[in-house]
Amino acid sequence: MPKSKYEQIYKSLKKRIDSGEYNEGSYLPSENTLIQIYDCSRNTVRRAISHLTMEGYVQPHHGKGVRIIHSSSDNQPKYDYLITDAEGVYATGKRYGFSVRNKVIAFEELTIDEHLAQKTGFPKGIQVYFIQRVRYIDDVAKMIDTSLLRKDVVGQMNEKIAEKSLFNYYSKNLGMEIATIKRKITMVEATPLDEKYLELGDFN
Amino acid sequence: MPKSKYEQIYKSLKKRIDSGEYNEGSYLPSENTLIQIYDCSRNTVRRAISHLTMEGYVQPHHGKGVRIIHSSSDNQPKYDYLITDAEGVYATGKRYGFSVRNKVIAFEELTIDEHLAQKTGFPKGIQVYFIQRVRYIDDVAKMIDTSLLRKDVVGQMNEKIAEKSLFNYYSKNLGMEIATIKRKITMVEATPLDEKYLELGDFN
DNA sequence: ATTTTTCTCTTGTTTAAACATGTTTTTATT
DNA sequence: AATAAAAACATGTTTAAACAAGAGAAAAAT
Repeated sequence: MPKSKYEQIYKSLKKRIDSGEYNEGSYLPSENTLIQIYDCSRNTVRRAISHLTMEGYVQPHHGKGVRIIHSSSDNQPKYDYLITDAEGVYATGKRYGFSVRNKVIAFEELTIDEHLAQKTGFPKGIQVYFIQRVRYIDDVAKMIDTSLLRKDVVGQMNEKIAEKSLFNYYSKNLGMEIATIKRKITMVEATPLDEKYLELGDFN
Repeated sequence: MPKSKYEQIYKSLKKRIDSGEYNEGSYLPSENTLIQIYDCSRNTVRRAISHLTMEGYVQPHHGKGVRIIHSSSDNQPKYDYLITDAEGVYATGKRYGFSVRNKVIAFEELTIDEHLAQKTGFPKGIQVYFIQRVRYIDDVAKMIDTSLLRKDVVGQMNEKIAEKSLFNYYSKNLGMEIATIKRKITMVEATPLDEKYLELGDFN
């Protein structure tokens, strides 16, 4: 059914990652190996890998290999891991004439435990930045934005940076590394922590 | 400063688009022309174009050319045009254990007038699908989702399709055409139309 | 004049080769 | 043994060439 060869390879690799044949955290077979496996040219392999990279399945590391950063336990599409960060809302606000700003209410480093691994799809044991920001629209808190950022990927950052758009930081300082950000917007059911910051009125 | 040649070309083209030297709606110079302009190989040109495509700046049309779908008047980043559709919320809901569903409250075809061109960045005169969906979370309407979809790009669609995830439709039926969707989430300041459908409680 | 065919221009896919550069292992040197 | 150089292997960039396929214009046939 897939017309092109690179698409076949792309889907094959994706399947192997989803099924757990290729474990998260490990590296894909090298390009030369994949060339032999799929009997094709290097360009074609690289094109397939490029697609996986764009979707946040893998992360190339120059000189080392292509790391798998996708949890097989997570069957959901990966599109909410892509670049859907605050910048979008900023831009939206500017166009529509209301103000948007973020306030960092939590900035911690923590280690993924069993529970978080289940919820986020991150592998247990790795360290992440836990960032929660309140999003104010016209000076009223409207949602809480929770982000988990792999420390091994994003490197150093601090609270001041998080205050501004996360996206700006990543695009400028880390290039294409953005795709490895897994994030989630908890826009309903304020948790106990949330309630302190959200002015939900009779909404909740 | 840009290290690689394809990145230089990418930025050069982007600049020309942003500045209005290349008008939206028109086509980029053909690959062969760009090869001469930038004195490079076809692959390098295509790589630069590929980047622009990913970011929603242009849209390749097989056999015809690469169309510019970026309004020069719009200086905001293009990331909110990418794949940030309902599917993300669906997935979020599944993971967090609350239900999400959409209801289509408006499905019309309309032509972009001056006012809409200003707000959306679409060129005046083109036809678009105007779709509004209420997003219910745990059976309570929480936000209205407004999408404008270029008719010339997305082709045919109907109300039933919109009822489900827009994303599913596009990914299955239109492949990578998704990048041309410009959308906006009006999450605040319910308009008169919105008020009929949103149960905002004392929120509004 | 209308239809059909052909040609040309466009983007899409694939292969091959060369060189650059980052990473690790092995080897040689001290 | 510790250090430095070299080799091997990884991905990154660029070029060249060939063929496929969509779109439209020009030419040929009816």
